[in-house]
Amino acid sequence: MNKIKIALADDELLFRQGLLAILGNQENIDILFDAEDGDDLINKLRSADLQPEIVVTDLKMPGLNGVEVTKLIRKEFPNIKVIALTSYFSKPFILNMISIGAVAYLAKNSTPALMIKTIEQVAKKGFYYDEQVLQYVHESLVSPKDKKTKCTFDANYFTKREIEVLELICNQMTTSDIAEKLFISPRTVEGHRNNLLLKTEAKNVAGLVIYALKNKLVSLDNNSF
Amino acid sequence: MNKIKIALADDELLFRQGLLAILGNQENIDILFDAEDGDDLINKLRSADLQPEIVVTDLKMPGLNGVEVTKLIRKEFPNIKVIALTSYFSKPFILNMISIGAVAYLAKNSTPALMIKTIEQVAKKGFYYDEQVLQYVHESLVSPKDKKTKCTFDANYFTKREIEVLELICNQMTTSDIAEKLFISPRTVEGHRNNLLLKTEAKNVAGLVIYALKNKLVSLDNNSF
DNA sequence: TTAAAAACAGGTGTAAACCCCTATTTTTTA
DNA sequence: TAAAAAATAGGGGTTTACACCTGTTTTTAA
Repeated sequence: MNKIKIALADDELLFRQGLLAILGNQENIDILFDAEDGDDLINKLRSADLQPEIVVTDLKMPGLNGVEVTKLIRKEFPNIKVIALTSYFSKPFILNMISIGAVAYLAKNSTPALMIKTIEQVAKKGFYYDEQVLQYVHESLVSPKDKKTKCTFDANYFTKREIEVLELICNQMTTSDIAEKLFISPRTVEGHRNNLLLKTEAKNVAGLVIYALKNKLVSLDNNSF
Repeated sequence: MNKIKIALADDELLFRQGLLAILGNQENIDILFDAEDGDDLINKLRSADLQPEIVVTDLKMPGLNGVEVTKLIRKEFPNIKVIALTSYFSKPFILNMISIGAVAYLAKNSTPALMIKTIEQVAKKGFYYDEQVLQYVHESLVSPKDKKTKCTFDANYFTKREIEVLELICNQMTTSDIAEKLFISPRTVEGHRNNLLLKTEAKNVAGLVIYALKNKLVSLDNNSF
């Protein structure tokens, strides 16, 4: 029997080692290598003789994060399947991850058994949606009334500029700070912020920050404190 | 040789299983039990025939978090040593944890070797400070000019009410929302918020939220999104 | 190459946040 | 049982955030 060849990326060493310990006992799984962040993973993929079939990657990582890693892998290594590993996720975030190429989601509070099952299913069928993700996918496909199918998919997600503004908000910048930094009018910044509030359904900046962190849209590492 | 008896608490099952896998191989460590959150841990401690010498606990957990767990253990089980496990932490937070009774800190990106060393040192000496923590402790003892020694220790930390207000801010509540909820005047809430801003050196609520999450003062699980 | 989406930006107004100050009462702790 | 710390709450003010409009220009993709 051919072993499933995988690679791991997570910035928390203890967690990574834990996964290695758990998966190392699996006779049908072969861990080719593990990486401490996105850059490390991409470098190892580029220089590896033997490519993994599956990459299990954390979403929140310093430097190149899971989202960017997934995009890059899809471009450079289209045969590699990406399983996203995370603690929290919201519907629009998952749908976006799927649209950029992740084939499965694993919550960090999953059982080792579910993790192994997910890896096996991805190796076998190319993807795996658990119940929650399936629910989200279903909801996104059923149009609320007579609207276009794709609506929920994109409309809930963010533009580049919105992400930029969100990051600056998370860096404690005010509207005018952000306007200066981005060389645009404060009114435009307000527009982006309002769109963020609408899309995230947050009530205020506190909600935006929570959303951003929960969905790993910005990293805590680069901030103050 | 007597094995070191420990207990683990972490809400992320995969992480917990990983630790079990790592520590399970250690011949000088005996894991009595593990818990999925603070309440679970306390319950198991109360009903256990054999008490652990050391508890390794995550700080961010739903329900009873690591800070509260540490306080409770110190009261009810003063012989049990607490090792705090976390991803990020700031100087005032560590100093506060030490003052409430934690005997060591472990970053989640530590090596398994460091984790084992920390456990062994705590079992042997009763505490273990790594370089970073030592640095913080040192700084807190050296007065900036001629000020009182204890200053940095307490003045940077938070009162119960401040933590309550911080949590509600993180739940997207406004000043008047919080005032209603706590049956106090909005001005009092403002006072607490101002103290939080001073102590954290945050610029606005965005900063407060970041600080709260980074230092695991509030849990993401109970929130919206 | 033409719609659609994104980015831009203005008006007007209210609510909330934030800043400076003071001061009393309650709780904790040395 | 004092002294310290925490919790309470007020006056008076500026700045920022947020809501609900409107519209144009630029970029992206079918």
